[in-house]
Amino acid sequence: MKATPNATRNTRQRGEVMALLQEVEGARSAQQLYLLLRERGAKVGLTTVYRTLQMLVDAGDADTTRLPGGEQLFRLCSPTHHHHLVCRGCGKTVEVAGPAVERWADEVAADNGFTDVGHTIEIFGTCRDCAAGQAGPA
Amino acid sequence: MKATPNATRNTRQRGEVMALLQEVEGARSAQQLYLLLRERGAKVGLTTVYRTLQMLVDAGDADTTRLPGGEQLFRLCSPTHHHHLVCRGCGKTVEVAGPAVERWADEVAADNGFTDVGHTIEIFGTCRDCAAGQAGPA
DNA sequence: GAGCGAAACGATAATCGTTATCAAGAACTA
DNA sequence: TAGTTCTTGATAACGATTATCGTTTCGCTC
Repeated sequence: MKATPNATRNTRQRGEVMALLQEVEGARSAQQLYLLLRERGAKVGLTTVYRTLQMLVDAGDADTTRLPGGEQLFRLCSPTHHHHLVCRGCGKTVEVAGPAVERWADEVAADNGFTDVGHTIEIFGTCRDCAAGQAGPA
Repeated sequence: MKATPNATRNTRQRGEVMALLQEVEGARSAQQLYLLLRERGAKVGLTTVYRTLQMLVDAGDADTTRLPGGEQLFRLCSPTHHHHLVCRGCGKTVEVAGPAVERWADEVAADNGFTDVGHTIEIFGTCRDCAAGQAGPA
């Protein structure tokens, strides 16, 4: 055989997406990331942005939230289980852990005869900066 | 003036949607409800289904969840604050209250300087029935 | 380096859920 | 019954995401 099958390759495009994700703090939509990449001159197709993001999510290096409108947001994050506190104004995200909440969710589910339990917890609010200067900082 | 302005009318279509929502227990998507209505011979347009559902949500008589895929589910529910335990198989929904969780969410947000706090909590699992008869009952 | 097979790219089209449009119809009240 | 005004609903528009598929690129070996 001439090439290693089943490997994951290092491409320029993936690098660009990763780099951008590390720079922006907070959650961004795929479309936003795509535009940001174009602005900075990185030539990456929209398809590739989606593919890369999905890849990161599958690998556990990123996770997603859904805006009320249904749009999907992505962010890099630690691989351990946690939840997010998200600013409505600027999208700033704080990772929070809540062992008590995890237990509560599992108990409630068990009490009702549910198995194979998972949960989604998101906290939304306005961060100090946005509350102060009514305009959402970048 | 000949008619009372700003009133909300009782139409056949709204009645059909309401009736269906009361019959099915569990969350359904607008598209599902639309199909169910057609099956039972109720002539209601898709637009009207969406409109009626949105109306119910605004009035606090129904609320919504979003599936991982982004599709929006609707269900009638009590107007007090609560969360949901949803079966992945059949959509059965149990309303659960968790004062402790509410407090936790508010505290976490406050600790991080967030104000105007809200949260989203959904628990997913497989209900006893679905776990037993591997096929999701209606 | 040249060659090669597999993986990745990306422009475009397709999909899917949802929302807007707007003329025709129905529910109220006087 | 007449007159409004709200509703309806077929259709088009929309926005995000996914599939298609020919082309490009990577990583490797010779």
